[in-house]
Amino acid sequence: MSDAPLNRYQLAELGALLAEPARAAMLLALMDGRARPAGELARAAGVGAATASAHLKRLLEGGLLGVHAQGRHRYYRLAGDEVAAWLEAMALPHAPRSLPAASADAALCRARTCYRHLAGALGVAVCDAWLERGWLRSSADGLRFAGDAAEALRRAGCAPALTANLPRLRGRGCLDWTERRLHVGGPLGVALTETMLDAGWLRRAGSGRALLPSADGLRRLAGLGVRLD
Amino acid sequence: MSDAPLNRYQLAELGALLAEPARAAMLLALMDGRARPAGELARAAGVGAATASAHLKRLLEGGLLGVHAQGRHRYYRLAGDEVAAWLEAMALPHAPRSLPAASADAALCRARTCYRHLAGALGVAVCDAWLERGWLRSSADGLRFAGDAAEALRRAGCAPALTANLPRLRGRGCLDWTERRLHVGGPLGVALTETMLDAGWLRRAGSGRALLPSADGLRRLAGLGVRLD
DNA sequence: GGCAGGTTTCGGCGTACGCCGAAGCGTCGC
DNA sequence: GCGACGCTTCGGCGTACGCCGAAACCTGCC
Repeated sequence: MSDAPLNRYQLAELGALLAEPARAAMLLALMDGRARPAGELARAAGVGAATASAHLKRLLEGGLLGVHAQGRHRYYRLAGDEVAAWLEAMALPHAPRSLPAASADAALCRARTCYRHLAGALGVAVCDAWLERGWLRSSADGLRFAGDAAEALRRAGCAPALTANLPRLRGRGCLDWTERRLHVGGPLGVALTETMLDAGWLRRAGSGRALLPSADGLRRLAGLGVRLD
Repeated sequence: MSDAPLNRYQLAELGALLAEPARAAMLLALMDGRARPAGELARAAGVGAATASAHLKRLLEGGLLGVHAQGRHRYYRLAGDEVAAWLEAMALPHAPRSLPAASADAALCRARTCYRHLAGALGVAVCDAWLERGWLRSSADGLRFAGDAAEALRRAGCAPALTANLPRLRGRGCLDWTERRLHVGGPLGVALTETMLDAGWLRRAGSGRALLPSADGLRRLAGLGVRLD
């Protein structure tokens, strides 16, 4: 039997990093893509500074977090959007039991950030519509903006400085846990989301991950082929 | 802060189920979709019968496994292909560190079973090509066979009894850990894979998950638009 | 009925590790 | 320089749980 791609020890180690509620809480707190100092994560996890420090060390050594020191703070963040995508995927075996996230926040299902890009029903709708329209093309190295997609966004009111950059960025399909379908992640997904936030089509709802589409934003998106039922 | 879809305790519990090498080994041993008796899983995990029984009980209560008794054996299997898809996705945060599975078995990267459907480069190629050709359509309830796809398979030599059924089955996008893109899972994926096995385009390589495409199979698939570089 | 084999339950041992308080180290600001 | 503050390291305690052998349970077979 050829040793599996992910062997029992690697799988167990990865599981062990999640197996402690305090560590899980820290990872969830970092899901929005921002970096946070150790003390804030300790509070989020509900443990003392010493305990938090030990947990952060383990997560760091496990490759799930990155850190950078600034003054007397040490800011921790997720090691990459792969980690965020993977945490989202963790909900997969869970969802079937409580069906399409019956208990989950409705706004969160509709639109939210996944790491730093747009996810939820709206994220999937954008990805579907633009793939169909040829504005997104999937190739060996990921998703790319194509055709006059960037130009169409500019005409719809997005900042030229932001749209001009889109065709150069690479996107990655990211599995959406509420929709179970792909949305656009990677640098392209992040830039696209920032463009929409900048144009006022979306705004952040407080400190959480939910995003609220504006009436104008929905109209503009509908004009670009994106239907949100 | 609206409580996240997957809270810290659920995440930790899921992690804890993987956190033990013995349990991880059992899950990996069941990844091919077959059901296995407790004793065999105990051997696969390298622990005694008593220990294995305790682990299986935990996995069962955690909803990751199902069981059915037959005579004096109790056969355990993964609770569903969601669980298999999720286990595959576990490799995601791991892959970036050792890049596209440098150490993994080449045959396994090329074609393998994911639960019971086709995955690996070939699985992704099939999904890509047939989406592009309109033979697969993605809709709100998943992936469906469309156009004359079933008919084309029949003409290429697949058993009519099998191809006739395909348009009625529902598929699900399943994230491929080596390719990081979608392949076809769900009932449609399973049936499609069985059709190809039946036609001799693929055969199972021993007891593992690797699948070996035959020369004829590759030719036939190329004729159907599927290119495997 | 009696025995054999597969599986689970029980009891007990040992380790791993989560938790905290106290102490050490670095940075900031007076 | 000195205290305040943020963070990490160290030491020690307690629990959780993985492991096994022995015993109980169940099924199938003679």
